[in-house]
Amino acid sequence: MSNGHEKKTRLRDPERTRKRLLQAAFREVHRSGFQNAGINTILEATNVTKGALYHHFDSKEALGYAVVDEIVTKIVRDGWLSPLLGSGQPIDILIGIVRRISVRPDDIRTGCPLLNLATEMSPVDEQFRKRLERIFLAWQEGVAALLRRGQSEGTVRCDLNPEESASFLVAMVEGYASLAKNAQDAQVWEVGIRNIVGWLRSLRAPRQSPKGGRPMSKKHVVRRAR
Amino acid sequence: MSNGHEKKTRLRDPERTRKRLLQAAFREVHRSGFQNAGINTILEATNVTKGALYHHFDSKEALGYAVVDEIVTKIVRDGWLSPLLGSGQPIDILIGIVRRISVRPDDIRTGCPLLNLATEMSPVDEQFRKRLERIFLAWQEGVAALLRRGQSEGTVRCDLNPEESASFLVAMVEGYASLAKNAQDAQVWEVGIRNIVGWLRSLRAPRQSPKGGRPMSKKHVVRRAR
DNA sequence: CATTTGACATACCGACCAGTATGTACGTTA
DNA sequence: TAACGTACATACTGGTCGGTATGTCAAATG
Repeated sequence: MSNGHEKKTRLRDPERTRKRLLQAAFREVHRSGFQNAGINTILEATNVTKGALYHHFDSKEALGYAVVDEIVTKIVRDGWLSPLLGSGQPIDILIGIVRRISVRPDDIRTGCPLLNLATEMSPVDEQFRKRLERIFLAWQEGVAALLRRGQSEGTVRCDLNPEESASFLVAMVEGYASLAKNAQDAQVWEVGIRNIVGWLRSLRAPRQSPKGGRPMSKKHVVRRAR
Repeated sequence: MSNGHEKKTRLRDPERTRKRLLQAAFREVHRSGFQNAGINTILEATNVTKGALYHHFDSKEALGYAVVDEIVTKIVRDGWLSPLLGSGQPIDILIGIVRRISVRPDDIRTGCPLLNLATEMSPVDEQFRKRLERIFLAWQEGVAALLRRGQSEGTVRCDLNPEESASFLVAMVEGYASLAKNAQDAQVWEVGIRNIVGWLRSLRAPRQSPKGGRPMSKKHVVRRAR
């Protein structure tokens, strides 16, 4: 009579309730920051009661940690880590990813959730900090791995340090996102994208001219070592 | 009998009281963010009473605005705008400024006050946003003006857009500051500095070799226009 | 000297907030 | 069907918050 997943999922669907709470919590935290996020706001947005929320999460902190672990992590995975694994020339992949970052006014307005949380919580709550750091490191490592692949394939300059170039990229993306958020202006972001893309192009290995090209030695490329 | 500025400044020195409130408010806001900053914390830090505070400032917001206008503005002026006006080669000046940015653990930990406030308040309070934007724009314009000077003197590549290069620099500085703050690690910041300095060096005009140097055309330099 | 005004001090208020105590109803299991 | 644990719902608490009403006292002003 009752197959596993009926639409009787109206009442008593704990997994669904939990996910809805997480989503609403993410939105509220993204809007107001974690410390300023209101439990009641989340409850009103979901039509869930306080008892239900505290049944699923031990505390506001636990809810916040779950938002980082499950929602923010997924956003970075979908937006960066997964695309990084695609086939094609590494630099082209990176340019494609950067260009595909949302320019919707509301996303410009509220900014990068990872950066927002890190800015607010890293100095204050070590558990938050560690979780966010793991995401940042995974992001950088993913980019670095792709650059290394490009180096071994000969499409990326071999005189650069993949890890440092990766963090350079992350810093630029977050820096421009901050400027655009403050200006509340998508154009600021678009200018940033153009400059980031220009920098990414400079990472390409110089064309192997048949007669033996010169090394083009002096340009800025985040070199290896000190 | 009473020269203007005696040391009787113990009781009833409204200007001093005001400045002390502003300083304490800045510290508290820097630590906790504006919305989470506690009025009582500021009062305890200054041994000033609530009545005194609300005599000098109409509201918490007014206090916050004053902090931005008087303290944060001064920090950027002292750290960037004034040094930008010095004599010497523009790129050397910029490198000197960037290198002189604090690496004290506590400053890494709490991050850039301008960026913190912008991240927290820009989407939420237009008055805050505008004040912070003015500071960002003054910062960028100061750098751009210096780059233009360098171009006219021939020490800075003339094929770059000064405004875009300036915002590129600001974005990188703030981006790395964010990464270092999340990592709570001054080394992250120092690596960032090295890379920023490397990029700054790439903005120098190529040496005018006596026989007519080649233009070194392909490196990334935030070019003019689109 | 009398009065007023600026610079505080104290006590208090209502709103809001995270968290909890307690109750209830569904659904599975024995 | 009886019992029990999960999944909620409601009402409440203690504490903190920004803000205010009111009072005091010193110094300038007439």
